[in-house]
Amino acid sequence: MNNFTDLLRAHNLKATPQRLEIANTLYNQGHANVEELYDTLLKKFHSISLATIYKNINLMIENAFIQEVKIPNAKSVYELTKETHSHLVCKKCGNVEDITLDLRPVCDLAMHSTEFQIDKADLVFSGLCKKCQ
Amino acid sequence: MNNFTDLLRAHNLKATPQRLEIANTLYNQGHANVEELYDTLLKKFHSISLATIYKNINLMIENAFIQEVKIPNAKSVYELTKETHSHLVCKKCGNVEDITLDLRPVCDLAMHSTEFQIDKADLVFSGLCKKCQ
DNA sequence: AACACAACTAATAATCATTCTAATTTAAAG
DNA sequence: CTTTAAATTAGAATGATTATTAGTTGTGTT
Ligand SMILES: [Mn+2]
Ligand SMILES: [Mn+2]
Ligand SMILES: [Zn+2]
Ligand SMILES: [Zn+2]
Repeated sequence: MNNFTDLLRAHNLKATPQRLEIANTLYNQGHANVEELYDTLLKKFHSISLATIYKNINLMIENAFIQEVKIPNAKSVYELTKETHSHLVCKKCGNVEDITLDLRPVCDLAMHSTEFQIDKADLVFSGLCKKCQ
Repeated sequence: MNNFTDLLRAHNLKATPQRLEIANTLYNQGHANVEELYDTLLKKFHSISLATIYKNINLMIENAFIQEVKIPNAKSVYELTKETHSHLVCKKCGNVEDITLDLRPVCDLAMHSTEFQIDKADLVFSGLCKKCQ
């Protein structure tokens, strides 16, 4: 059980028990959607409000403590901010995995063939995980 | 003004005036979200229902006539199905552009470093378009 | 350790987004 | 031209997210 108090404060967020539990849940599960976060936090905070989940997710995103990952045909999941990486999603079981790839060559190619100045590349692979194929 | 009657039928969709207009709108604008489609169709069909937009979007996606593109910090946009491609989104003006890139090397790399069987790669670049930078 | 206060939480109301229902209309096959 | 399954519409219903408000708490300061 990690202690995220300092990390939260470093992002200008008060270290409330609810926020610490969101951080721990994302640390343990890697990625979770709104409903999963709510269900998990309900176990520890019997009377937590969904509004608290939403409010904290939004604030934590604003302060770059967490990030949203948009997934084809599924609800967004959230994760602790870490080094830039891409995602693999299993179409069957919904499992989400991280993968670190060097996308600079692709970004450079894209920048050379358009007039865009690119500063982010969100890449999501869809397919079947080992268990499901 | 393209005629999408046959293309709709090829996708097992009746060629209703509303659907033809959705097809034309996407053909002309490239990408549009639900609200933009509704506003555009309202000009031609004064009493069109939002339910018609949603119902058709869903059915057209099921039948692979159109596709959804999920975009960071914005509503999804929809586009006519065409050759696989990636997207560039301007953070400032929201403009969405297509870009065709060969992602096979990246996919192969991903498949070799995980146990996933990958069959799709959704890539969205974020940055500033020429006008906005 | 106690204080002060801005920030936070919980309840719930309000709003926004999407889907459902049922009556009417229509595309297209024969 | 008829027939009929499917589509459209209006509006109700549901689901998701945000806003409001009153009471509570984390944290810097004394
Ligand atoms: Mn991740
Ligand atoms: Mn496109
Ligand atoms: Zn799987
Ligand atoms: Zn722009």
